[in-house]
Amino acid sequence: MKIATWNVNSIKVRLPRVTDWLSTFQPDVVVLQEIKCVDENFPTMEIEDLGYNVAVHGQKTYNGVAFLSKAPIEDVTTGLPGDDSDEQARYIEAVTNGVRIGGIYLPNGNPVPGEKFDYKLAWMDRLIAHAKQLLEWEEPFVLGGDYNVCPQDEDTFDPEGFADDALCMPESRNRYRQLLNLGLTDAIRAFHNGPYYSYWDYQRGAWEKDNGIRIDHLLLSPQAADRLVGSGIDREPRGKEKPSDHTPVWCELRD
DNA sequence: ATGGTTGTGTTACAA
Repeated sequence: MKIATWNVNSIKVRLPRVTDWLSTFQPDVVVLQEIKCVDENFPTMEIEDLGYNVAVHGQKTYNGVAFLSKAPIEDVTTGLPGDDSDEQARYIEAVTNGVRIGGIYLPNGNPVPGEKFDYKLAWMDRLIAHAKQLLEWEEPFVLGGDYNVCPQDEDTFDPEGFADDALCMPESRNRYRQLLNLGLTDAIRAFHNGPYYSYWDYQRGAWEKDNGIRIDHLLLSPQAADRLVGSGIDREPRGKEKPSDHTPVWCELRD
């Protein structure tokens, strides 16, 4: 089964790009981020017409995540555990095809320092705690999404320029590393070394110059990693008309 | 060249 993550930066504007990509790439499961709409405005029927089931955790204007799967979607939960006062729509989790999949839109955290960076780090601490809980079941799971973290210097075209950015701060990288140290596998790094970007800024001709960063990740539990047979980043959608600034990241698990 | 772009939803804010 092919599992993908894609920050679409508004599903309303991006729907033609998303339907094109679902039709051609044929992923089995996709988690979407930054849908930027409330549940009732999500184009559920258009996506169901392509053979997908849909679960949505929306929000007006900002954030919002969605879960698409060709197989039935079971046990849907929304919101990351650990803070009932957090009202930002950044997490959706469900089971499909016997695999639990979490869709993540991790806070950006800029500017540093400040409340937004504190919120990012607290959110990452909650994610680490939740991953620990999931690991106790010793079952296959995937935590995929826009992590807003460049794990290492090789994950940005300009390490010096990003040194003080929330995406590259030691506190952010340390928490990403904590996730790996729990025993999770970065599906891209299991097959690909060196620069391999998933995001290019709309500004300054970043795409044309390949001035990208890698911030969209798929982290696999040991039981999922045992079934991992491939991964990649599909640059094609980023080069089309009216693209998202992110492009899909995917992995394939043996059935 | 202290710049530039996209999206939501109003003319600010987030990324």
